[in-house]
Amino acid sequence: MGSDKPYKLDEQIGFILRRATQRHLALFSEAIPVVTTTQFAVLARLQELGPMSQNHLGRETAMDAATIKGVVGRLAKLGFVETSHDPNDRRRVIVALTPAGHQVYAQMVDQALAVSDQTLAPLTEQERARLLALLSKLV
Amino acid sequence: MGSDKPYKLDEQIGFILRRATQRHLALFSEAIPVVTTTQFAVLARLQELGPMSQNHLGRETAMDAATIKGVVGRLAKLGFVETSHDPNDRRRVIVALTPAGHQVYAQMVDQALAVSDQTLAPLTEQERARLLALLSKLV
DNA sequence: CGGCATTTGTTTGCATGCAAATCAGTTTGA
DNA sequence: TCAAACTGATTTGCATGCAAACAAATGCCG
Repeated sequence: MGSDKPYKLDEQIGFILRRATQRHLALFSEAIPVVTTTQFAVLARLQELGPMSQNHLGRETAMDAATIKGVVGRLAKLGFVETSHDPNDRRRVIVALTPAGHQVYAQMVDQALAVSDQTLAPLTEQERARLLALLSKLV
Repeated sequence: MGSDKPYKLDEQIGFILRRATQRHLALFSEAIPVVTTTQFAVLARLQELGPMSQNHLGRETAMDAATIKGVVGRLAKLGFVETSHDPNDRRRVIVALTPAGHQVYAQMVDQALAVSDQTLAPLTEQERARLLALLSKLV
């Protein structure tokens, strides 16, 4: 028959994750209006790892092929990345930061760190480390 | 100049939250294909609190007015909720579960709890409680 | 070598999710 | 009371995010 535990929405991990994400996104877009969190993730990965194929970039930033295409397209329209064809593999689209992309990343990275800090502001230093460790285990 | 801390995408709370959410959504949609997590949240709140206005329902489920309208519309098309006008306030749209909505909620609630469990599967009982407590503080 | 599986990328369709503008109805306060 | 402020709802526009179907190019294996 019925379950022994009641279902309390406010205690479900999915609901809490969604609300925490909402809060983080709001803080980010307020601090860094020029790009979104996902767009910034792309800039960060390209900065870190250098140019790579579009699908590879998607895997590095946890976006599927359809999603990364849209993100790259919008970043290209903003002038922050540019795409070229891989001469060794005609399927591949190579995505690279433009000088403007490098610059905006460099200008924004401190603010991005500040947003991460703001998001975790209700927690002590120890709690932050614990939360990140626990959350990381879920993936 | 520059920041003292390097920016590591994999350690940013926003990126980790996004990936954890992705994992949870994948588990949910596999276990419960008929409705999405947000749609299920709406069913749960209506079950818990009874009929209420559309915007109120949005606040109860952490969705803004534009989003809750779409979710309610899709649930109505599925036959799980129905809307009516509040005779005391002609602006309001009252949203209520249909018998089919009650039924699908009752049938799925155990599975929804199982999905929450699956999402937290990598953690011990103590770690789960800690994670939920820490995450809840962020909101 | 040649066919088949794999990989890369694109497109379509659907479902959130938020900002901003707008309209209708209700409440409040001078 | 009546205008202003507020609330509820809708619409538009933009940005993820995923599934599925497809085409093109590459890799592998018999």
